[in-house]
Amino acid sequence: MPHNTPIRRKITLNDIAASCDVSRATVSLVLRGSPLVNKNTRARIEEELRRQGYVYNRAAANLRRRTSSSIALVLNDLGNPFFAEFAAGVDEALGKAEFVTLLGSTGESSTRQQTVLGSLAEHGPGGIILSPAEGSDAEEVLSAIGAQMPLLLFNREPGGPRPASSHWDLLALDNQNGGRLATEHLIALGHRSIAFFGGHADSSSCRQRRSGYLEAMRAAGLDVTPELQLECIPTRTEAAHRSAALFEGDHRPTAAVCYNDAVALGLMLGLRQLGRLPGRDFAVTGFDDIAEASLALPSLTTLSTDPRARGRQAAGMILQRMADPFAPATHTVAPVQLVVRASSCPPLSS
Amino acid sequence: MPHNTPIRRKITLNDIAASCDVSRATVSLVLRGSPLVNKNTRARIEEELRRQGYVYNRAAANLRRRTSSSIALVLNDLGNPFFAEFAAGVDEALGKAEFVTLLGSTGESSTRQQTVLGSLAEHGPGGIILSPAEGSDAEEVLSAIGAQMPLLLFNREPGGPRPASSHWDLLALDNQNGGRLATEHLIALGHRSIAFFGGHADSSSCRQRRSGYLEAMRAAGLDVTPELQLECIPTRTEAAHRSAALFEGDHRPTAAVCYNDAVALGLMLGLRQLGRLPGRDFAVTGFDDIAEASLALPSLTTLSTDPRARGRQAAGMILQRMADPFAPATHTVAPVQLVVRASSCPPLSS
DNA sequence: GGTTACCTTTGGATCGTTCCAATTCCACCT
DNA sequence: AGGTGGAATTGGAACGATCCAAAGGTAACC
Repeated sequence: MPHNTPIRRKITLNDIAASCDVSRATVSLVLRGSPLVNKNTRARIEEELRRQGYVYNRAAANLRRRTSSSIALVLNDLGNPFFAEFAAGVDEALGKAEFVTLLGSTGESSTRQQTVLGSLAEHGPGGIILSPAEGSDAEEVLSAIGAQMPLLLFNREPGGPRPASSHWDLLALDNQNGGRLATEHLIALGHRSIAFFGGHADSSSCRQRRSGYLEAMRAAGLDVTPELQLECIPTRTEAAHRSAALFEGDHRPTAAVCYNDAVALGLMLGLRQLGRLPGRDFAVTGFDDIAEASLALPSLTTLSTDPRARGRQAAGMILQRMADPFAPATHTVAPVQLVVRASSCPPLSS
Repeated sequence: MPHNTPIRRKITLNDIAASCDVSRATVSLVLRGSPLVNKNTRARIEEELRRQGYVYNRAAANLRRRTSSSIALVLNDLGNPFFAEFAAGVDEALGKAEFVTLLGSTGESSTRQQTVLGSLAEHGPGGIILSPAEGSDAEEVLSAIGAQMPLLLFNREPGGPRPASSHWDLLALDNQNGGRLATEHLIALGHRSIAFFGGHADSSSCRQRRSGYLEAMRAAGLDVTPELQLECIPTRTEAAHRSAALFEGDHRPTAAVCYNDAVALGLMLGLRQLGRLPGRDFAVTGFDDIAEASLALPSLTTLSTDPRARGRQAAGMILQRMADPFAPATHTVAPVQLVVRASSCPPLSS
């Protein structure tokens, strides 16, 4: 062999036991801090563990104990800062509970999601936190991981017929309330013609946000023609391009509730190109409170979902489920908070 | 118990073997696609595997084979989009190679880093990709994971004395070349008085970028007084505040190479407040090519580091190292690419 | 019929840990 | 001397897979 570094086999309990003239079992007890072992023996063994640089093999322990010390986290889009923050929150809370995060990213592909779920399941996580890819099917998901696996869905539910036998927990955002809060805020400022801008009608989160918007508008006795509701792909550039369409009907909105921050920022860009100054000539609200929202000019009024806290919450929920696999399924809706900034101005005329 | 779902034990090789009247070994061969098993037997067993919903236990297999199918990824800041993209790239490439990602986030705390590394090491990853927390010490890192563990450092090296025995691989960005490219670009446009703006002198990436700037300036025979080099905390708001300082000396720069995109965007904001139009009256370049860079007005000339590609590259490197633990250590510098956009204009006078 | 060869299949040991029942040791009591 | 009890330790069988040497079955050949 072309090297002089000795290949050191991994140190195991047996090695330590042999060096200390005790049995494996005793060393194992020391590792787990059992009160049964004699003080002197413990000290002797602990010293030896340190000396030899022993690393605990949790996989072997888990095999024997039929336990798990990991939880899988499968996200539809890690590149999205919202989910990245969520992941950070999950990992933070799981780490505190002595669990390790198995990461999987699906890139919104439901076939890739199947592969990833299958591969992660083989590593025997204690549970799975899944933010389903668009167009993924409930039956498929369950068949990939087995019906016994504790499962927490985040953000959206998979499509397809809901399997009768299954139960999963759900952590969703209070999209409807968010849409309502933003709309009520604009109404309180004096706006009367308010648009709902951006998002896909077939996305459940968009439907929910819009439904909150409609609720608030109706409650205030305001008009909501279809012309005031414009769909667009939720990216900044698309939103910028579609901005002009807002002013084509004869409703001349003075404000818009946007599907999310990306759309809102795009709209602000588009407004400038149309010669309007967001935050002065036209009020805009977003959804998500991404880092950019507070830094944009004008700063963006939006709904904060605190993704990191949601991550911690999700971790808590899956641990709960693992502790009691037969408790009734939970369906938690996380509150969202209106953050008022500069982009939501009163209408010019008033 | 308050439920009627039967508690199903997990299905193992033994269960399948018993149902099919064959031995464990045969079923194992089927699972691994061995050509040794008879076609009919294989079909029978595969049917049974499906019927019972068998899930492979990779941990048990890894224990027996003394292999690993996971790699740990420890990041100093998952919330940062740059690292989130990097993580997505790592996971993508590892997934293709049939590995699973063990995630750990340290939040820039070196003590938390120690805990996380220790905990991950117990799960027996085949290697570790680490973007060290600020102020972390090389000795400590190695003692947490053992000197045998394949280790790839990303983005920066830990401080402290470099342990003699150790070897790790390194994947860094070509900061110096990036600084040089941006500066040369501005020089080619006709600028003569160019500032270097933003960043901390004690950050290695800042030093490297600035050193590229100095190199290009000297090569062109241009003056680089200390007044042209302004430090500031690399956030947008700080950069905006410090903008005025650029014009206090008597060098009257017509362009600035910024430490990163955040600084560059802040500077553009500051310039406007000073009555200068970035991209017309003053040229600006950034570093990182974050999503906003192309959407800003004017769009930002910057250096693209393609974090997702870096992630794939890191995954490739650690797999390489695992395949040949005794190959000499690699020290790879990833290229950065100049993306010319609207913010880098020629000087007004020319 | 016996030898050879090949294709399949198999039992048992093994990976590094934990569990459990059993054992050893020793002091103390009657 | 024998019995009791508690503290400390231990051997061996698990956990669910893989490896390996060996064995069973069948067909072909001399």
